[in-house]
Amino acid sequence: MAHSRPTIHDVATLAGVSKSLVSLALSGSPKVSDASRQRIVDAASELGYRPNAAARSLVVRRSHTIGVLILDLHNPVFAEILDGVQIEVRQHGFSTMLISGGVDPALEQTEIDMLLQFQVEGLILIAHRLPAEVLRAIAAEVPTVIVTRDDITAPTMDTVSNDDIAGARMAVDHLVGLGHSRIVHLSGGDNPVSDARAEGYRQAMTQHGLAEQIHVVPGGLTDATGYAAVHAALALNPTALFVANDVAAMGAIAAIENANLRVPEDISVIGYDGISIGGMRRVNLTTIAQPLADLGRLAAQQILRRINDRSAPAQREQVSATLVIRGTTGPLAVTPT
Amino acid sequence: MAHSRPTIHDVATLAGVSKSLVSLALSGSPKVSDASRQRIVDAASELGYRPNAAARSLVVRRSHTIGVLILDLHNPVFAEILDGVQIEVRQHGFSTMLISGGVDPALEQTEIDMLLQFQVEGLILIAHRLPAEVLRAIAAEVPTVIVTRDDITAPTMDTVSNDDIAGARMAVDHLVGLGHSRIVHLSGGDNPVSDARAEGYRQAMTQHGLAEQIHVVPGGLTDATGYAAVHAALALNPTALFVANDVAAMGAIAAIENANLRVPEDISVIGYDGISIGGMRRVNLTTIAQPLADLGRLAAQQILRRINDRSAPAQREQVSATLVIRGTTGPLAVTPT
DNA sequence: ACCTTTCGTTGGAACGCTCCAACGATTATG
DNA sequence: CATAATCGTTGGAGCGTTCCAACGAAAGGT
Repeated sequence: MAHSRPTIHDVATLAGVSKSLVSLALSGSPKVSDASRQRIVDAASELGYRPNAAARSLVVRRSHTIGVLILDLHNPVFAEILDGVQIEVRQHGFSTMLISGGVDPALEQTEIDMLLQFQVEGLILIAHRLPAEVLRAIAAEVPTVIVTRDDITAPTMDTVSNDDIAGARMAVDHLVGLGHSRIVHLSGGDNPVSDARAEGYRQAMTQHGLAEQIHVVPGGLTDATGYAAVHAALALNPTALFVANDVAAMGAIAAIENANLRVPEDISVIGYDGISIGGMRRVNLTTIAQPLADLGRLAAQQILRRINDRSAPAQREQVSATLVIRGTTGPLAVTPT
Repeated sequence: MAHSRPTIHDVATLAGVSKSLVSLALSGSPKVSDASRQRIVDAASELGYRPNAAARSLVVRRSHTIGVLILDLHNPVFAEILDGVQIEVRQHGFSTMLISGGVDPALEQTEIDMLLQFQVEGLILIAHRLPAEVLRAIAAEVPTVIVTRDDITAPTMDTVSNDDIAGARMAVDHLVGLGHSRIVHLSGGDNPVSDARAEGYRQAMTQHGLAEQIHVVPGGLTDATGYAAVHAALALNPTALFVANDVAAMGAIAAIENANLRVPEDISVIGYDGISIGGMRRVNLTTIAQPLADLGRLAAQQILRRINDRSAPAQREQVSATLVIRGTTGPLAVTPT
């Protein structure tokens, strides 16, 4: 190995001072003479010296790094949440170490373990598939915040999520406001988030006196599952569809158009999430938009708070979603039925 | 601080052995008696012991971590490349530390610096905006591979990219095969990748005897720039558009439809990249697909190779793209002109 | 019986850094 | 002029590991 990295000792000898003084100077201590500081800085840059974070974190017992687990980088929702996280933690001198789960849920645990070995000071889990007891064990060991889910609780675990029930109700309100009553919900399958959205749908329908029109068609959170679920939905002869998330809504729209129906003239479609591609003019999807970057920012704030005070009471923050009206919903057409 | 993490020493005393033996046992050495091994394993799990990666990497001088810089997590292209990277490095016992550049190019350097402080053993840069001299300095210090660009070279720097010129030619060939001749290119702006794609367009047009039909309209790589560039393109009265990437192509299609033209009946559109949302049925975009996961896998292989042999000759790998025909291109309509 | 080998185990050095107590030199205070 | 305070600087301890040389005990060979 021809070149091993220069150490603090190398720059000390080059500058003709002790390693202690180099450490002092490089951390910006005021008690270093200007002459020495200059020599040290020069020596450091001449050698291309870069402090070894492992060695430092060993002694200061802080890594200034927080670990982020993202369920699936492909779903744009998560990338946008991550943005918010990064901006916020960076401002406080922290870095992020990011891992993405992938297909195998078991990998999630392995990867989290790796993060912990790296002495991350906190963990942000953006969606996850961990059993409650594992999650609680992790939260007991290191500050943890869960984003988008709030079904599992622990004394030292914070959550940031959006109020899915309220959001779903907004979606229904919007459709009802356009004159629709035969509103079918394409669910996102069996998970806490989708359950809440379905529940909001039911509540709003009931409130509008449309209880007997409630129809939940089982589906999923992907393009393909949205596409596939449309067949069953159309059998119910709806004028509007509330789909569990944006990606599935895009699949649903394609299926509707394949069936020679027009969106929104024949059927209105509203999604959920507010992913940025929904705003692309080619897609132009009406949706319930979560403030994704805010979600990330809040998560970061919570983790920083808990790093400073590990025994702070558990905080469960909710952000509210907003209706974004684009081109896939429209007034009920007066059709002869 | 009520609880500091248990160290190897804690498990040693609990198991009644020396810390050395704990280290041996936990690394699976065969020279530990079964009795001791069992006591050690029990003690470790009772304490919830987790080795400190910082301390370990200090002494073994290896972090088993490779750093990945992603230009922009929002562009799905990069997430898909990353997938390939993760799968491959994981198989070899490495982890990834991921950072995403964000808006400010200066941040890129800061973040890379942070990665280096963490002693990553290699760096994979998935698109980047670093000046050549900075890049060369980095590559001299740590094994580096550049993905998607291959315009900058250095003796110890590998590249993995797709042959953009060949891909662009395929796009033109496809359109010509459908009968088109008035084919306009919406460029992706001033960057090496876009330049190559424009060059491929010119070459193919010339080869098909359509040199006088060559028209490159300046654009960008985003939805909005694709949308905006269509106006100038339509003035040239084309029957087909080759757009620099998929995202911009989606913007372009929206603009075309807004102008009351149909895709593909009036104008065919082909993109470049093969992002997965292009395959969503709502979008259904014909494109030149890069094997994105392969790109990532190859990058990982190169970095692992160079970690094992830092002085290996620079390798410049190219993968070939494939034409994916979907619904946005079609045969030239026989219209009265 | 002795010497050698093998086995399981151990203390200590080292990795690169920060931080503390303590240093000598200079300057201020009585 | 002696003492005290201040300043810039330094050696050394310690962070949690791994790894090496070396240990005593048991087993093998002669």
